[in-house]
Formats: sequence, C-alpha cells, structure tokens
Amino acid sequence: MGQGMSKSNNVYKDAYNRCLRLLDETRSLPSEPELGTLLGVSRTTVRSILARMEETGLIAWNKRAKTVLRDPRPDDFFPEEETDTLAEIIERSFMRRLLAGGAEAGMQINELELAREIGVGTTSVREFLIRFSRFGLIEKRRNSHWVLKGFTRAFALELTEIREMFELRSAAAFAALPQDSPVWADLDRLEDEHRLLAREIATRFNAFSELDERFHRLIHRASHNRFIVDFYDVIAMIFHYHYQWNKAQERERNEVAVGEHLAYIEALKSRDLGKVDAACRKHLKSARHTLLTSIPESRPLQKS
Amino acid sequence: MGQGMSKSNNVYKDAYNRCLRLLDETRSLPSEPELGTLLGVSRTTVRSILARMEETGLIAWNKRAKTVLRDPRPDDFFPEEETDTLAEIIERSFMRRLLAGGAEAGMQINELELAREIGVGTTSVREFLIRFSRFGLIEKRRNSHWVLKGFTRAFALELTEIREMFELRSAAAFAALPQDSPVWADLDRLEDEHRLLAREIATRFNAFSELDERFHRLIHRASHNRFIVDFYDVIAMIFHYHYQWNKAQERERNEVAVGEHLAYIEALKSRDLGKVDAACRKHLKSARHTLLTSIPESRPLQKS
DNA sequence: AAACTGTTTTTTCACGATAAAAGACATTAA
DNA sequence: TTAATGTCTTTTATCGTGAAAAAACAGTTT
Repeated sequence: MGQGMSKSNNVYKDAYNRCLRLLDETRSLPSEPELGTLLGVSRTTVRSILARMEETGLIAWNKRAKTVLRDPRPDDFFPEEETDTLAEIIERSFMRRLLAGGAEAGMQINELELAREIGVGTTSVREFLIRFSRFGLIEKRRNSHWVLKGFTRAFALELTEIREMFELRSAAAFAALPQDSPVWADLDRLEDEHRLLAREIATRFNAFSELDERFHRLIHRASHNRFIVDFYDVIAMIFHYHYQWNKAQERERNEVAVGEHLAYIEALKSRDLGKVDAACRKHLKSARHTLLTSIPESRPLQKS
Repeated sequence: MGQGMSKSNNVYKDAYNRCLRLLDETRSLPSEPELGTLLGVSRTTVRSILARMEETGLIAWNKRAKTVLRDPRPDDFFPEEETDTLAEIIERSFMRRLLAGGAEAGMQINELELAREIGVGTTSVREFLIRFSRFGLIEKRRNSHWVLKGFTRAFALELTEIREMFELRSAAAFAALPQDSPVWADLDRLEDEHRLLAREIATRFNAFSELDERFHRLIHRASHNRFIVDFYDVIAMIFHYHYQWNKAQERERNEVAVGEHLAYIEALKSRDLGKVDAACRKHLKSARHTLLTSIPESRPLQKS
C-alpha cells in the first residue's frame, strides 16, 4: 500500500466526508473559521475541503459566498478506510493479532516486524506501543523488545478490582452532587435512552455498548479525579474488544445490563448512599462475571 | 553538542564505568555471558568494554583469560553526564522548565522548541511526552500541541486520593500474607535500615527518600495488581522532584516520617488490620500535608 | 472595528536511514 | 558435550527530512 508516503491526509478526508453530510441541510456554508470549529479542524484544512467541493461542482465558492449547487452523491465520499488515523489502523491490527490466538503470554513483540506487517513506519509502531503500554498488557525490556503479558484471567481480575474501587467511589460522589448540578439532567437523558433501548432490546441490543460507555463515563467524571477518569480508557478499550469477540448470549446479557443500569440510575436519583452502593456493586459484579467467563481458565484468550 | 549523531553509546559507557568498579575486587574477570548478566547488557557491549580495557592497559585479554593488570584510575571512567539515557536528559530538562516558575497551567508545549532547546530530535521528545502523559500533568490536543495542566493543588489532591486508596488496600493485603512469604524478611531488613537511619538522622537525613520509595513499593507489590504497582511510578516521580525543590525543614520532616514508617512496620508485623489501617492512614496524612504545603494556594508551583 | 479571506510560517506526523545494541549462528576450547 | 569465544544478522534508538495540518500574519470586506 502507501509506501514512501510521508503522512496521509486522513484528517482532511474525514473532515471532507463530515462536511458532505452538512451539505444536505443548508443552501450555503458558514464562514471558514466557523466551519473549522464545527468540523474540529484548522482553517487550512477547511480551505482544502472547500477547494475540492468547488472542483467537483458541489458548491460555488467566491470569498464569503459558498452556495450549495447539488446534493452529494455516494461517490463524492472518500472511502471509509482512508479516513482512519494511523494510530487506529495500528491498534486494530495489533488487537487482531492479539486476539487471533497463538498470542501466548511471555511472547515477545517485534517493532520492525509489526511495522512491516502493517505497512507503516517503525516510529508510529513505537509510539503506539508506548501509548498502549498503559493498558497493562505489554511491558518494555530496557534497550530491547516488548513482552506480551497476555489477556489472562489475572489481567481481568486486576482490571476489575480497580474498576470497582473507582466506580464505587465515583458513584458515591455522584449521589452527593448538589441538585442544581447539570449531571442530573445528563442522567435523566441517559435514563430515557435506557428505557427506549429496553423496549427495543430485541432488535437494537448491539446499541448497548456505546450507551454503556457514556453512562459509566458520566459517573466516573463525578469523581473529579483525572486518574479515575483516565482509567476508564483502559476499561473502555478492553470492553470495546470484548464486545467484538464475545457474541455469546449478547442479547440476554445486554438486556440484563440495561435493567441493572436502570436500577443503578434509580439508586443515584434517590441519593441514598446505601442503595447506590448496592446497585453499583450488583452491576459491577455481573460485568466482571461476563468478562471472566469469556476468558478460558488461566490461558490466553482465544477468539470465540 | 552532539549533532547529526544517530545514537549515543551511553549503554556502553555506563556499563564500562560499572565494570571498572568490578575490577577492584578481582584478579580476573568472568566469562563474557556472565559479565553480560552481571552488567545487564548484551555480549556485544561486553566485548566493546573488554576491547577498550585491553587498549587502555587495564586488563590483558586473550580468549578466556582476562587478567587485571592495574587498578582503574579516576580518568579511566567516562564522565557521568555521558552515561545518561536520552529519556533521562529530556525528563530533567523538561522538569527543570516546569519547576523553574513561569510554567502556568494551560500553557502549551511545543515539541519542536523543546527538541531544539535540549538539542535532541523531535522523535525522542514526542516519545518522552507520550510516556510522561500518564502522570496526568500534560494532555494532548488531537493533531495539535500538548497542554500543560500544571503542578496545582488539585493535582496533588487527586494524586494523593488514589495513593491513599491503593496503599490502604495494599497494606491490608500485606498484613494478610502468610508467615512464610519472603516479604516478611524484606520487611525486617527495611526495619533495620530504618532504625539505623533513625539513629544517624542528623547527618544522613537525605538518605530517606530512597528508603521511602523502597518501603512503599514493597507494600504496593503485595496488592498483586499491576495497576496499583504501576501507579507508584507516578507517586515516585512526583516525590522525587518534590524532595529536590522543597528543602524546608527537610531533616525534621524526614525524622517524623521515619518514625511513622517504624510504627507502620510494627502494625504490619502485628497483622492486626485495625492497627495497620490506622498507622497507614496516619503516615499518608502527613505525607499529603507535606506535599500540599509546598504548593501555593491554587497556583502553579514555584521553586522554593 | 469586528470578522472574514488570502498568504506565509511553524508545527506535527510519519518516513527512511544509520549507528548502537541485542541476538543468533558457527566455531572452538575445556 | 557443554560452555565459551568469534562472527554475522537483526532489532532498537535516534536523527534529518518532507508533506499534512495548524497557526500566525496581513490584507479585505461588511
């Protein structure tokens, strides 16, 4: 694939695609700085996007006037795979290898080999591994290779131990928040989404994982502790891949979890610390159980 | 300084210096692989060391025979500053800037500028910042600069909150360890060192920080949780620099801390969970207090 | 004058290249 | 035949470089 290429323009491509979707809604686009904040990119990138949109006849562009000429067609979009960050590409490849079996604990990781296999430079792989190391799954030997510690039962237990400690504390902090805190409105909105999902669970059960993450992040944020908030990244990463590999009884599991969340939300709203503690404990216990059953007895994880 | 230079040979130089110290003790050096494990380097590096030692007339080297010819002189050693890792150099420079005042929270960090100022490549600075980010003092803006969050009171409080949570749990786990666990011998040895230091506190009070770290790491290891063990890196880093900048009442503070450690050790040996909890809490409370008083009221930290 | 567009500069991201260091393989000595 | 030494190969650490993207500056328009 792309060889010798210094840097992919995925930021531009991704923003372009998102900008296309904006086109449906209006007859003319806002100013360049406004578009920049809207898309989360710099004006330089906004101008590249506008230039191409003019070229392909999507808009007429003359200084402030950016008139939409036609609706975007499917082939106006850049292919999805070209909009991914290098970091995302590397993470996916790495996790696939990790979960594809044959990834025994203790095995050593070769930067050069990984880079060649994925088709990227070694620097990007190194940086990925350094970032990834905080998840506790790999470890660096000074001046030498990385060692895979493996997705073991021990890992899951250590992870959930911290999770439980942090979430119990965060939940208690949440319940103690003053009535006028905006989090209560956030919680109400999440409750509605949960009720909606509960009704449509038969068809939309796979929408749970995303909702789950938003719910728990809201609670963790109440701790007002960066280490607790940041640690949820580790949990989110693990559960993200967990949801992908463990499809057994997914519908049932998610249905139960939605119910537990609703009870948990009720407890939070009651602001009764005893109830909060109980509801939180109950949910975390079943989350732990689900994670543990997907990991075979003290062996590295295999794809289901 | 070193420009255009691809990689410094600090591993070799550091190992060489350590190998010189070995020369005092024996008449002849062991085999190459043995020396490698002793010094923690590869045989390639060992052979470079031996080659130079032969050249400078320190040893006679013929295959297995490595006879010491003379004692090393001070000028045989490589200068200390040439034995540092790039990562160490960058960390020191970075922390100096951070603590030298004028490092306001919210300030942005420029990779290129840092690299130029320290005289290293941008890659090394990037990798350092990624590793450093887990300490919670800096944060990355996607596709853009890093932001300094600052050594604030809030930071210290968040840090100590986690520390207390983790250490109380670890201490309880420690006390519950079976009598035949090797940690009890480790604890006895640390107790002796504490008693020794307590007696010589007037002159050796600055030896405390190293002992402190070893003591707390031993306790944290009893948790058997990688996240707890790894988190001690954050604490150790902060306290390492804390000891450097806050020299006010150092002797008194350390004397008190040694006393608290001894009480803490007694409590652990009693295996009475109530006593352990109390002793641990007491020590952590005064550690927190010490840290907090060195940070001025909700402002970035200034050098004392 | 405030907010925009046009232009230039700076910084980030990612690569290939190269010396240091590790590791593997072949050979030899005890 | 085990464990060393001698030699060769591979990997890691670090740099300089160049395109993508951000940011700063300058000139316009409302």
